[in-house]
Amino acid sequence: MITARDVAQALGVSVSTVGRALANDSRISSQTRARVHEAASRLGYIENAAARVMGGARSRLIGLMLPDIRNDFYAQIAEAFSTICGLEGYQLVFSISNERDVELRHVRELIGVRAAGIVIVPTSAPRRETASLLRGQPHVQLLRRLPASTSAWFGVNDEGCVREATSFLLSLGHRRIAYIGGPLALSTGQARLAGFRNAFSGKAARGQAIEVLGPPSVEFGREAAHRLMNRKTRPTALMLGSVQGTRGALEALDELGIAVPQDLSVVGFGDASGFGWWRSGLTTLRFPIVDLATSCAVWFLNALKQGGPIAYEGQSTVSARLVERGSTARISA
Amino acid sequence: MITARDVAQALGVSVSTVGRALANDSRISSQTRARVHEAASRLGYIENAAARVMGGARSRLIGLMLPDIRNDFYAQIAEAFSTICGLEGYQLVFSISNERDVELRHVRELIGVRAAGIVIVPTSAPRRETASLLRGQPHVQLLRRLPASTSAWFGVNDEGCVREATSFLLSLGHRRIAYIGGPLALSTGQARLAGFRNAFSGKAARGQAIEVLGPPSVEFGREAAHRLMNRKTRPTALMLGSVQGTRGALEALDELGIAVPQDLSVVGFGDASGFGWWRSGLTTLRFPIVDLATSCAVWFLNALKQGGPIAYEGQSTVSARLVERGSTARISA
DNA sequence: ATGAAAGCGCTAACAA
DNA sequence: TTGTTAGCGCTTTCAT
Repeated sequence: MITARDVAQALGVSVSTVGRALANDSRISSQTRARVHEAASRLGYIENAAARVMGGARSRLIGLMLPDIRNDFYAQIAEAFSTICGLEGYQLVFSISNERDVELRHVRELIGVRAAGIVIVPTSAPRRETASLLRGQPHVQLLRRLPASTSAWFGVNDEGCVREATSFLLSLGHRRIAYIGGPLALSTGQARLAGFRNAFSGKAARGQAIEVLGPPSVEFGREAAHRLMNRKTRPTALMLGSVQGTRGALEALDELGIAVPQDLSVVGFGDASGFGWWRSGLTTLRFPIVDLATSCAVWFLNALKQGGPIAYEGQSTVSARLVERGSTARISA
Repeated sequence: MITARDVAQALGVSVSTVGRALANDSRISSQTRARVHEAASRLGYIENAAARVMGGARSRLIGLMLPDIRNDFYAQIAEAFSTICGLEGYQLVFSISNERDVELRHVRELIGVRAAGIVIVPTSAPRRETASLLRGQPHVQLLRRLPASTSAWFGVNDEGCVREATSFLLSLGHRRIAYIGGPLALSTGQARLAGFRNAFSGKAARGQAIEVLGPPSVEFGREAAHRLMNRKTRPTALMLGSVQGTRGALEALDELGIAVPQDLSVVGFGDASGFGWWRSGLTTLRFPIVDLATSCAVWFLNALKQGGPIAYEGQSTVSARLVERGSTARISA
């Protein structure tokens, strides 16, 4: 492995000159700087990140903690961060943390590699230590937000989006509307449920709201939909409150052979690829996740470069667009 | 930040005792070891990975270089590696390298952080330097394989799978079959095309093979399908040779309003979520990607732990299963 | 504009 | 069984 010392010796200069030249320090003459760069690339010098950190420099690692990478929501986030981090010379340390002990371990490991910052979609109930460790690190929360946390957060307007989508169903004449959403332990679960409820209370339109909450998983969505459609009085419309839950619910509706939208109108959550192919197309909430993640990444890396403590008031939300397709219709008399 | 020295001082022992105790070195008495562990966790000690590496230990970072994370193929791989690496105490440094210069930069950066190993799905034509750098690193190739490379490789039986799927179409009576696949610059593109061709040469069944090759992207798949269906004599069946190309082709068929399987039988590549929802369901090749990635990860981490140079003969393939759904039918007279 | 030298926190060789 | 010590390759004062 070629070190800065090798480059220095090859040029008959000191290591500090090499270090400074490579960092484009203004104190080095442009002549020397050029010679150093040339020699470094000729010799195949690759900077040792560990030594850099040991020397006191900030690491160029950014921790990215997501609950699931096969969920298109999170895949989009990973892609956006990868792009921006690559542009800015940062590397992503990626982990899937869907369980609080795993989450804690990963936060510890990120601190261990002296990550410059951590981007996290928290689990539903992180360990106390996780929160306290995080407090000592530059970090930003994505989508979900810890209740007690005052740190920066980028997410979607969960309440407003679900409220609008539910209002849309109400405006189609539906009164018995079911909602399958995430647990209250998740900030998103809470906000989305609130949106669902607020849609009812807002209008003159009275209606019967049926709520089923549980983990945002395919399996739970499937079970919940089965349960709902086995009630003596079925709902006439179904509002979904999670991407994976939507997948599961669609599976269930297929299994049960429910006619959509004749017997049930359905509004999905998120516009994962394939949702448009379901039956005559799934009406759904489409979120500009890439935009969200990109602005989060740009903001965060910029805050990191400022060096100081990151502004903890940072907070930003985006809203969804309701994509109307064949799974919703005016209620049949 | 609490260091090993702090722990040592708190206990009145030396740093090396702490280091050894934490590494569960057999030379340390179990008494001391317990005390050290207790003190470390009490003080909130977190090992400094940079210092560890500087001291000569191997890093616990594994580079994972994928061309795309929104493609379910790669998302499955990322998930599998994340799981296994987490279990083994490794951290994943993730990057999206779909362009050879980006790829080279990422390999350099991985060497910079002294990654213990690199898992890579190479671009179609990596820079010479990329290959030469890789040669000096423990690494394994996934899915795609560099022509000149003799390193370990885990992939799918591309030739066989496409051959079988094509044979299936032939057995349904189709004779004019089109294939949309990846470029020859990709080892996978080459193997899959070979499979397509071999299906024809194998049987008595003569047929007209129409081949369209290009980047494995949604856009190309879409264009290629449009082009194919605008020919004066349309094919009666379509075989896809990439996941993203499949997506694009399905879009095109929707845009053109082609009746499937009445006017065209279609076999997709990969069983991405949603493929089953397309029309009456897409007949497709389903690959056990999670199995592939998991065995690759287990093998690789194990090879790394052996310490020595990894066995460069390692090579392993899995085969797809043809999932028959509504998009394929016996040719109509 | 450049050099010399002191760490950073750990590992490992060598002592005891 | 434990302690001492010499690096690892950088960054960063402090000299020059």
